[in-house]
Amino acid sequence: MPGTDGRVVVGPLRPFCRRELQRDPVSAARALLNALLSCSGRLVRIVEVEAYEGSKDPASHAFGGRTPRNATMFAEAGHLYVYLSYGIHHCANVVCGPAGEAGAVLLRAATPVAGLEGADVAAGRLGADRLASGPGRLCRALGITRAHDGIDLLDPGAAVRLWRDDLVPPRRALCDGRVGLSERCGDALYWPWRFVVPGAAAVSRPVPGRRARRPV
DNA sequence: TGGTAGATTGGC
DNA sequence: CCAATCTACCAG
Repeated sequence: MPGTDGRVVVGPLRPFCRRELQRDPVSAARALLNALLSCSGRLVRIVEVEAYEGSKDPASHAFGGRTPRNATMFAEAGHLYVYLSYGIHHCANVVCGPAGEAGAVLLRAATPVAGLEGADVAAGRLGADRLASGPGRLCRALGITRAHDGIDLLDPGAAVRLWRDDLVPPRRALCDGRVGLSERCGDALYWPWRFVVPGAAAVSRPVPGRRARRPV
């Protein structure tokens, strides 16, 4: 399937394996690199993610227990958790981890593959490769909103779906501290839980002081 | 019941 | 550097 800018899908799309997501958030995060996400007839390839654990991760929305907003983080792995950031931007997560434990992988950046050429995608002054760069822009590019919160990404009938093709996760992902956390997260600021496909354009800049940037 | 900070982004 | 704008959480 050719993209608007020369990028392509490698081999047939098949649904992402739920089992890959039922492991701990860090393993699930690594597994999601180079996976594909579709919504509204658009398709992107995930190139930057962050892992969030439930109860022991001060940066997690689920750290303080279940609330109306974070309820989906407690759902079965493979569901979509969408929250509103700063009252404006939607951010998409893939729920992960063993049943009964809250966990999620924040999708921070993706590469356009197909369907992003429409005028409705705010192509205005952002280059095509930046359309889905950043968690807020990723959702805007795909048309994901809180209305999609709680859907099963592995359900063949779902509006948002998660796919795998023949491009597997990188053997060595770039890895460093998570972006955007408040200082009160303490130690967790430096946990190397952000993962990036090496060489991917338009991913978040590492936070100064948290920039390990070493393949792990 | 009001104040504030936040897994962000774009504009001045 | 700051505003936009909604939710969760905490102080009083």
